[in-house]
Amino acid sequence: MTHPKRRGRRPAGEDTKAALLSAARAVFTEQGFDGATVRTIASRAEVDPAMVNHWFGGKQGLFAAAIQLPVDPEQIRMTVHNSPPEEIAERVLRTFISVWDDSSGGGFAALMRSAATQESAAKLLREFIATTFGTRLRELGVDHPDLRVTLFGSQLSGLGLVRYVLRQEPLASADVDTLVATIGRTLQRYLTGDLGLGGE
Amino acid sequence: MTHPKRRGRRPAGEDTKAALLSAARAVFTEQGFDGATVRTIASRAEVDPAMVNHWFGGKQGLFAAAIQLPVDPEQIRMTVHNSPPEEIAERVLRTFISVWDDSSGGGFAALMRSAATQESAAKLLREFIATTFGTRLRELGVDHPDLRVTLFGSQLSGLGLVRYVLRQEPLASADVDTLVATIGRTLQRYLTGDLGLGGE
DNA sequence: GTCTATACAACGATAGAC
DNA sequence: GTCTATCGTTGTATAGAC
Repeated sequence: MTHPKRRGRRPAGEDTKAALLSAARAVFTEQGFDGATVRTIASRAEVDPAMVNHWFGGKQGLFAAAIQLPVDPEQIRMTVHNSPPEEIAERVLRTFISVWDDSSGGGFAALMRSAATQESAAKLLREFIATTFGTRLRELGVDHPDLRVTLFGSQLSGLGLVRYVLRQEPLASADVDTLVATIGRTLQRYLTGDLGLGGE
Repeated sequence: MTHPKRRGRRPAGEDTKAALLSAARAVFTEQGFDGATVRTIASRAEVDPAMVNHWFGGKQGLFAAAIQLPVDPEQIRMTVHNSPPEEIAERVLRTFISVWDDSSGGGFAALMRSAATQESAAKLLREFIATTFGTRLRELGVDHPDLRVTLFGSQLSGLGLVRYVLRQEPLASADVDTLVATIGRTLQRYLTGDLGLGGE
């Protein structure tokens, strides 16, 4: 018995890379950036820990390659694009909540844990929000589109924060309709409503 | 001059504890929980690293003892208590923004970095929001006071997140009046306005 | 009780052998 | 391309000096 894990040596690099990426996504999601260890990821991928450095330049690089949004970007983009202006907020909110609730907020909490520390995660989040919603708002021709996008992002991420990270009741267990009535209305105002800025 | 660094041994335990607490606050604020090291904190306090274990039971315990809100709780409590109901949101928002902006958001970002990972930080934040605003709302006799509090918290923390952690423009550089007009109005609705829940 | 000194296992990372 | 050996650093535990 030479090796209970692997016999000789591994054939190709693509397998190793893919296995590491997949394991990294799982472990980073469960433990966050600092909580995850290179050794854990490598062992789950059945690969030598040194491969992380070899293929991704280190833990940081592996994280940047593995990090992904806690929603399907294309699904959101389609929802945003195909909804009549006055329904965008409600539809997007329902989509986010159903996805986040399904994973017990694990995906969102993981991204949040990392966004606070890792610039790569913060950048991903910034750019997703800016492009997805910014494009649609410019199409609609509303005033202050960029400000609206960030206001929208602030309320949406704040909801995720209180509901999935802080887990503060009763918002943590509120049903979707309650959230749509309260927060959905806010989001819709940020997108297409009167901001109260006087000008324009 | 008896001790520029430290000659023989330290006089009392209270000095050591206080020095560690003070150094811990600084280092945790700058680096977050995971970024800070026990050795760095101890060296800044001019104390042996083992004292962290002796006095606080470990890094975790030191953090729990050192963590504090990124605002003066008493100042907020007074603002909340002395404002007429329809002005609470604006006044509180102005207070938070001025304090956070003064420290370049360092205090908020630090708490956020830790709140995502450390249960003790999350708890601190939860309880501060719940007691400070919950008490006042019950006084005012509005419906769904607890839900209102968490809605309020979600928008306020979301603002902090986008403005100080993600640093997304134009919200990151928006002036106070813009924030009051846009987000202040949301906060006020969450506190005393119509939530749109139908009942009552 | 208060503190110093030292030891330890686990971490991220690297150099170089195969 | 892959892996072993090893480095410096981390959090923590322990022994013992005063």
